[in-house]
Amino acid sequence: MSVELRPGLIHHPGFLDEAARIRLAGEVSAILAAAPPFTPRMPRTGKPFSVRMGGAGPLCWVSDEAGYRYQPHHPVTGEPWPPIPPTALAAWDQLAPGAPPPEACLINLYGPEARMGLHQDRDEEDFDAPVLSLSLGAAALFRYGGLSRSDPTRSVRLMSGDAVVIGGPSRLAFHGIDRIYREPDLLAQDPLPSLLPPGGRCNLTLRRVTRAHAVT
DNA sequence: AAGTAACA
DNA sequence: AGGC
Repeated sequence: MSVELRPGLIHHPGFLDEAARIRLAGEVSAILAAAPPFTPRMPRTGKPFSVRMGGAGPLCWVSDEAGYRYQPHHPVTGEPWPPIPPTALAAWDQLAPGAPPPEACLINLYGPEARMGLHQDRDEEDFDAPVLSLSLGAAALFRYGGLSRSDPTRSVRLMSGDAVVIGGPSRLAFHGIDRIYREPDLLAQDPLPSLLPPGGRCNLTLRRVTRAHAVT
C-alpha cells in the first residue's frame, strides 16, 4: 500500500514489518558502534543541529563551518564509513527499481526535542535517482512542500517502518521534520539503535551521489 | 546552506 | 509557512 503525497513523493506506510525493523535496528546499532554519531553544524555560523547523525556507504553527507558536502570518511574518526546495511539496500532495490546503487546512507538520530528545518536534498550530482527514507522508532511529523521555499506545504505523520520515496518531479521538493511524537504506550514496541535517546527516532536516507557510468 | 525568531 |  502506498500514497502519492504529490507527484514523485510516495509514502509507504508500514513498509518494514516487525522482523525487518528489528533486523535493521541491529544493523544500525553495529554501524553506530563502529562509526559514532556526530553533531553536524551549520555552514559559516557553526550552530549545531538538534539532530545527531551517523553514516554508512562509500560516501556520506556531513556539514560543518566549511559547508555541506559528501566525503568518504567519518568527520571525527577519519575512518571510512561502514557499508550500507543490507536491509536498507533491499528496500532500495524494491522502491527504487532501476536506479543505480545508493552511495550514501545518512542516519539521522532524533531525540524527542530534535527537529529538521525545511530543506532540499541538492548536494548530489545525480538528481535522477530518488532519495529513500526509512523510519524507525518514535513517530514524527513530516512536512513537505514544492520546489520553492515559499510554496505551500502539507504534513503527514511517519511511523516506525514507514518508507518515503522522494523522486521524479519531487526530487528537489522542500521537506523537513517538525516534531517527534512521544507515545508512552508504545515505547517498548521497537528496539532502537543504541546511542539513541529514549523516545527517539532514527531515520535512514539512501542517496545516489555521483552519476552512474554508462555500461558499454 | 538542513539554523532561528516572531507571529496569529 | 506550518506548528504549537
